[in-house]
Amino acid sequence: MSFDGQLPPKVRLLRAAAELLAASGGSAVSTRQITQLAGVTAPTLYHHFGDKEGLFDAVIAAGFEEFVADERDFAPSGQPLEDIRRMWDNHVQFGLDQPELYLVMFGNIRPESRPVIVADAEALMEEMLNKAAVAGQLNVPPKEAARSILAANVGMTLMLITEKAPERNLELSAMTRDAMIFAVSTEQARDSGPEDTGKSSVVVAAIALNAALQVSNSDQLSSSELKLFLEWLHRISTSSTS
Amino acid sequence: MSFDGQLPPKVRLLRAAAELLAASGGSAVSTRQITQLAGVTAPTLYHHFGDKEGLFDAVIAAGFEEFVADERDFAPSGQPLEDIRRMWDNHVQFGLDQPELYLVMFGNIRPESRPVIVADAEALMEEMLNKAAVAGQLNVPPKEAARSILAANVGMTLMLITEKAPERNLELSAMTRDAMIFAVSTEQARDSGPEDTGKSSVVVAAIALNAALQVSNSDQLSSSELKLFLEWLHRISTSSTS
DNA sequence: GCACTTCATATAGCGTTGCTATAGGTGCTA
DNA sequence: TAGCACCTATAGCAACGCTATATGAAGTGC
Repeated sequence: MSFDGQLPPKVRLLRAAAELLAASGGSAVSTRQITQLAGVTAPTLYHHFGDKEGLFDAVIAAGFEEFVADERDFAPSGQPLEDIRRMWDNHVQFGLDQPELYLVMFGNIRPESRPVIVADAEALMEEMLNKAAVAGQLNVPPKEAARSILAANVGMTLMLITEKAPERNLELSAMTRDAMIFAVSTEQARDSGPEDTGKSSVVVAAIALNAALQVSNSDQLSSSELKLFLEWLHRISTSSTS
Repeated sequence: MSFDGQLPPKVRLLRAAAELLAASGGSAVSTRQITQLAGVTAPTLYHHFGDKEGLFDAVIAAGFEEFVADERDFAPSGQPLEDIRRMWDNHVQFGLDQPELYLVMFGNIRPESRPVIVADAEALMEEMLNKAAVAGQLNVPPKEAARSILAANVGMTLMLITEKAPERNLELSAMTRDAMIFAVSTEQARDSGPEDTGKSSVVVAAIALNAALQVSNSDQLSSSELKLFLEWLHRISTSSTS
């Protein structure tokens, strides 16, 4: 079996890499395997992708498109926090459906260097959290909320991947998910009764204003003024009053 | 610089591996580098440790001893949940202090295979959560609580490692930590006022009894009876009433 | 004191890895 | 037809994890 024939070598390489990666079971995939399956010799790979990591990045980019498509698949429910909930579940499901690809995307950690893909996923979640912040439902700036939730989301997904498929307990994921969302949301967004979370209303209002400015692109202030203003706003948002 | 001289080759190999690992900055460390620094040839490594992974496992085991020592360093405060809080912070600090070692320990994920080290860390946390469960402070069986908290703990630590040191925001870790602990704890253990979490008192009592049996080793029941009894108890504990 | 076993280390090299210096073929534009 | 990019192949390098084999050292039984 190979991809010889009709398709251009670049596409054949991408497909071969994706296929071998999916079948690898987590072990390494060699460039020779890939080029052989693609019906191509080594220099072709390096001409198109620079190096092995470049090829994998390209595969990841395709995988991320799929990932984003999954995340955007559902129409916004009008309840941003409910959307975040589904986003979490989609994330976990993507990891369990394609563990090898997921591990290449989120499992290749190196100190002090964040893969582009992670930043993208974070931006995606932050974007959604911004809507919640505009609605005054967020206790924490969207950026910080996104980072925390995503960290827990990745951690939970990695843990579930290490478990044998029949033993995976998705209720743990649901519990962690709800705990994280609960933690970043204001009382008015919560199902249960009111409760003092230690955040003053000024902080919540500052967060909402900040988020609203991010989406509306107001031109009342000059760019330099706006920059400083946002900086102050962020300082207020992150001041803990507890 | 090398470890030639007095110490036995096995120790020299361990030290050389640990040192190179710490200085690697996350990139791969070759057996040739290790053996050269240890002043030893290749077969010596394979005689003592079987293969490269065996050597790394040995390094990890030493690292884990240090890790456990850190975790046990503080005397139990009598408030198990407070101890969990400190355990979380120790975990994060260990990861940030020794990122390369931490990544070898917790970052080498493979589908459907959990490293021994992770199971050990989980057992350590479960052991501490058992105390909370005995005190009726747990909303969830200790095993499940430990798994969730540890997953979030690892996820958060990995995320912090990818950030550049000056930008690391430990408040995110604290927030996530408290969110997870809050989620698994019963209302009576919480600082803020009472709140219905949807868990009936029978579930909480079952969890407490289960945990108490784990530590006390009661001999009122035969082992076969106990096994069945515990199974039922666990079934009650995990029945969600929300 | 001497053969014998056992453990520990060295010499040398196998097969595979990621990657590349160099050259040749192909198709388009002038 | 000439020239010029673009793309691909031949062949091979250095580094990798690992091992078949041999040699030395240390203990043991007679």
